[in-house]
Amino acid sequence: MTKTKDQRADSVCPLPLNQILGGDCIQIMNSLPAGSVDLIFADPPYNLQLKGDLHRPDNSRVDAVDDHWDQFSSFAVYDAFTRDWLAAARRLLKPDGAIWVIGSYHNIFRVGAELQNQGFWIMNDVIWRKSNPMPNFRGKRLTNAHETLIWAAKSETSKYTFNYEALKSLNEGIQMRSDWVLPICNGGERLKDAAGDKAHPTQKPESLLHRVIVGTTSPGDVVLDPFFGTGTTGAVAKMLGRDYIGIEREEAYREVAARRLSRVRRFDADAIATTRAKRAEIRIPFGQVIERGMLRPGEELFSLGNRHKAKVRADGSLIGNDVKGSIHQVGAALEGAPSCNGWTYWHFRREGKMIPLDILRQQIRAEMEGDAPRPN
Amino acid sequence: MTKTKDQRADSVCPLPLNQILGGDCIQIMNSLPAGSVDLIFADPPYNLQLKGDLHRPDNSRVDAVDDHWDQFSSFAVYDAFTRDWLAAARRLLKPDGAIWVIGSYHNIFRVGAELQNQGFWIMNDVIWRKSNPMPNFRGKRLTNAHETLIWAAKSETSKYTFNYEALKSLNEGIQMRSDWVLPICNGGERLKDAAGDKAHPTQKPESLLHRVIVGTTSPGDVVLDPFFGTGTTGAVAKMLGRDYIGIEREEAYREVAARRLSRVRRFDADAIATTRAKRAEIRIPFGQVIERGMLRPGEELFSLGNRHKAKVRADGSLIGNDVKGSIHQVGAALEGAPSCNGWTYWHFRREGKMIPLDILRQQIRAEMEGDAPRPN
DNA sequence: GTATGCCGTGAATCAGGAG
DNA sequence: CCTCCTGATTCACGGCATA
Repeated sequence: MTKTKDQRADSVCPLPLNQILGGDCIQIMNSLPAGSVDLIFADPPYNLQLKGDLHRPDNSRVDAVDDHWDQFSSFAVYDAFTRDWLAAARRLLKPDGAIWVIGSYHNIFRVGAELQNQGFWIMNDVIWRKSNPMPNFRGKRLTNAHETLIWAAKSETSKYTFNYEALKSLNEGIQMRSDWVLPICNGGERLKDAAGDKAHPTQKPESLLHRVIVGTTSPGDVVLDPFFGTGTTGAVAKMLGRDYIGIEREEAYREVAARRLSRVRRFDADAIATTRAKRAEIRIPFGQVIERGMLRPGEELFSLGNRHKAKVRADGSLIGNDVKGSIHQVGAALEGAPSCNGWTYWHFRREGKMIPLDILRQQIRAEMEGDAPRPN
Repeated sequence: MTKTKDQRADSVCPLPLNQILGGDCIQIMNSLPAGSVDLIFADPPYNLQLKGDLHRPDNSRVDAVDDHWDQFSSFAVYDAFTRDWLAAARRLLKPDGAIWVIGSYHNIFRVGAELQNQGFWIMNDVIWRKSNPMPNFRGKRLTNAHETLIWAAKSETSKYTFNYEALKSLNEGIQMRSDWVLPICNGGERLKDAAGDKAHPTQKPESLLHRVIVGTTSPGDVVLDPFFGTGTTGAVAKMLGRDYIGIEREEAYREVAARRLSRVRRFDADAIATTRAKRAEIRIPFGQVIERGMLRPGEELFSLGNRHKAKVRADGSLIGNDVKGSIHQVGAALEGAPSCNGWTYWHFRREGKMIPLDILRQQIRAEMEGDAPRPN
């Protein structure tokens, strides 16, 4: 499903939209037309430098990231690799394009410095605070409970895309901060291979990509991921009506990603459009319900008493009877009331039963109890 | 109050403990004896565009940054500055010493990369998540709601100090994570100048230093801060019974810090003492249990879960199911595990009840403490 | 069905002393 | 430097079996 609007006359060859390309990402990026991509999301090897085995206190062995693609012989080799793939990525970006890179303390400082050296302009560093990280089993360090993302425009003068209101709406009316609390990818979202083991050691959660793509792209944009893995970037891009290009060296990952993408459905246009939303007071943002996939964009909500309906949108706002806004605003408008607690007012349908949103909020609160109330 | 234990015979000059030194931190650090400091906490200038007072190695002043070439050249100057002060800091550290550096996305990637280049070994990067950050007024970026700290040992082989139990206790019994939620410094803690304005633009909260110093130093350690500012590092070090050395170029800040430190009182020893890790306790060989007659040769031991049995021998070894060896080796062999703590694994029977061996070890330890109490 | 509990597992630079 | 040996150490969540 290649889109004609992206096949510009000045392109050497058309962009291979919504495809997964096999091979070395530097070579492939250099073969694509310059200045043709809106956003790059990159999850490069972290260069973990693990030594021996690690066992949990119950003597079970930790299944570590020991794959060959994460092995580098020195910082110099890793730096050269970083320099090359970032230069290729920068060439591909449109002048107003931007890049996201995710990493840990093993590699992120080297990536960040090289981004600056090449003239990228850092907008924010963003902390993914994991609600359920793996503990430090030996008690020798702090629990490594976060990863770092860098969001950078192609240059200081780029007119980068930033959907301030959409992110604010996802955060229920409060400005989105630079620290994002999201669970790691497990459960049904975690892809398995034929043997039932994890298909990829470092699959990222869709909620993370949801926030990145909603916040820094527009519908129809081209999003490229040079380290595609199991295709989370492509899956979320497709759901949100963006075009993707995936590059992945390992055939096994490409196959998993292709199967995954064939099952992904685009949300409808109403759900994808982002809007303005105003301030709300409640602590748990309704947007998290969307990002975590507890409700899908486009799903219908029903009012208390079943007199009204509304549709969920990708940025965590509702649209119902020509009224747009937060779950509280739309509820209040439809009831002609000065205010409304959307959490108890709105219900969703599961197996024929109507369930109030507040159930979902309670679930999120239970998950987050490890974070917020503690004097951490 | 200079402590004699730190005045080693091989020192060129004694350490100026609990003083604030005026001048350039690189020169001053290079004048102090090498290998004499336990911990360095550094809050370097974040970004040369804002400071404008950075100089090239030849002492020429760096002009304002407005194009890509100057931007790159200013990064080079900042990198040279970082290289120099980190090298001076590294020379000062004891072999088992460590460093903390705090920064933002403007500078932290360059600092982190240089730390790795110089052979420091990163233990964790830590996110200070501000519970009350300044909003992004223009709505052009995410609210910059965090700062990044890097905790690194002097080298990969350093036996760094990490008070795991103390931090776990601070966190209500759950191991401390790498993301710390702490409010910014304001209210009564925020120091004011004579005009009533804030005395320093980036005063750090004492809560942050409290966690750093409790977690990665011992009482009596020497903590050096080469960018002392208003002396938060010194104030918390003094409260917690550590010695400090402050270096600060600006006289106005030195005066504020000196006044502040004169008012700080040390907590009493009981308050400063923290939970000791089990591995810091003296080692008791299992043979002592036999020698003291607490168990008799030939007595039977039972595994956790009662699935296995073994018999005690006169030399303090066990024999069970044709396996001979220490309490740990036999336990590991019977469980098919890579390792096993025999003290908690094996139980003996008294009056029908199963009692773990560890009870006997605790008795021996209690008796020995009357003889040779260990300093905490 | 519901409540309870056990088991598995996640990007991890995860030991230290004696001989 | 090496080897050997002791023995300390985990949080959140999903899935499944049991009661």
